[in-house]
Amino acid sequence: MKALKISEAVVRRLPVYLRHLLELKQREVLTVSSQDLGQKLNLNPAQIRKDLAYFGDFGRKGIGYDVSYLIQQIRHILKLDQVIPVGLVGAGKLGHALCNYTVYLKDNMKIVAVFDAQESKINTEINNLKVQPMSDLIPTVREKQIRIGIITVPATEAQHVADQFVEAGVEAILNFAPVILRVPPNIRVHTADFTTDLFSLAYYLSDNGKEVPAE
Amino acid sequence: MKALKISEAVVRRLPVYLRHLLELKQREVLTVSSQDLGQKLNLNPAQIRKDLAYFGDFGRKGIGYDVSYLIQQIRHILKLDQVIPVGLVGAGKLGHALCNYTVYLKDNMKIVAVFDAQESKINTEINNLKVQPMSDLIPTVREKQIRIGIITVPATEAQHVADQFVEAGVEAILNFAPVILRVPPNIRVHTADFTTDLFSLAYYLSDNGKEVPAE
DNA sequence: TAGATTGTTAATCGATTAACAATC
DNA sequence: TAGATTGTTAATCGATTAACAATC
Repeated sequence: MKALKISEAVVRRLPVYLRHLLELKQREVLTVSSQDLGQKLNLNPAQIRKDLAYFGDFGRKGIGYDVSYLIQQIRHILKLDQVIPVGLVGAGKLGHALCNYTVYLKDNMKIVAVFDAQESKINTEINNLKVQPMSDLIPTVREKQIRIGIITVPATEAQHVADQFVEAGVEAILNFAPVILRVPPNIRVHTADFTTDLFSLAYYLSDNGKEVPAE
Repeated sequence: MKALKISEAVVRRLPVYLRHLLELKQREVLTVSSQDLGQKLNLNPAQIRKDLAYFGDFGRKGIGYDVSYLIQQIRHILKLDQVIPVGLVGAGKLGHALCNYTVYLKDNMKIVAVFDAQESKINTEINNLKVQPMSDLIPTVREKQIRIGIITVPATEAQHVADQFVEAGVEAILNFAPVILRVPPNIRVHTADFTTDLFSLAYYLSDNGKEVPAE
């Protein structure tokens, strides 16, 4: 239990641990070693032990980690032992898809409001939520105490939406638009940009694909 | 032009550079310095110069980088100077959303086939493509020379789909399911798992949120 | 020429991994 | 007790940044 600064790499692995632990729990596995976890998650066991040890002594020498206890601890570390209200802007296909995931996120995060700029989308229903106009954003974020904003609008709109989220007082933003957002330093932004993933994949393709016909 | 191994971190920045360069080009900016780029992308200029220098001497001292030329070079490095055929499994909301992005990816990647296991989805149209049954996957991947597979199915199905993609001969997989896939070492997998992004964001929320009422 | 900016080397910083005493 | 596995220190590895000669 030190007061070290935890690197982002560590923080990003915690949800991966959590997810696998939940699966183990469902399979009624009671205990797991860093060895086992590493095997499943393609990670070095020492790294897993070190990651967890930043936050406490969760394991037992000679035994491993109690699955339920570790779940509880990671939930606490990630602040997922409370339900976090989330807002989403952009009621397109992607926004829709994310709303459906709410089921999966259940006890951890809940999308409590959806906004869109397009007239035609407003008042349509997504997952029991009425899509609201952009003018509702700031008051609704405040009223519903929304802490995380999700942006699934076109790249050209994303900065504007981010500005409004910031003004309304969200603490963090998950941005799906392929754009680097400018926000104050106290706001955390993660970018979930699948074009980056996809384009970087191309780099690893073999060279001898169907070449451009030799000119 | 060395034969060094390029780290994944470098490769992942290339699409980010490319994207911003395309925007500059559209704004008819002719030349850009590592300084400018760094500012816009929140990166250290030295890092940008180093990244690019792995692949060649693209800049001019005292001037910077020619926007069009650098675009062309990065495209080549990423193998995006050819159209790469992509297949997608999972015609849900997320799959739909990705298909629509094809417009954005235009000259680089093209989703040429969509598959789904659900009877009701088959033969529906997405972006001018008829959704095909899973039994078509292997023959179609081969026939259309699909090189990258995208997986947007539930976590429980993802490994099975990956296995089929691998058997059919794709070289890389972009996986949206929250699961670690097992594939042979010659297949590249990127995981675009937004639950990880979202959960790790929660870590950075302030502690003084609406606490669980003190027991 | 003077100012700007690259490509690259050297210095720094940080993250991963190996190793092992402690102990269940 | 013997075997297993943690938590942690030390060693390694790799990535980022600073600095600067070269040069447009």
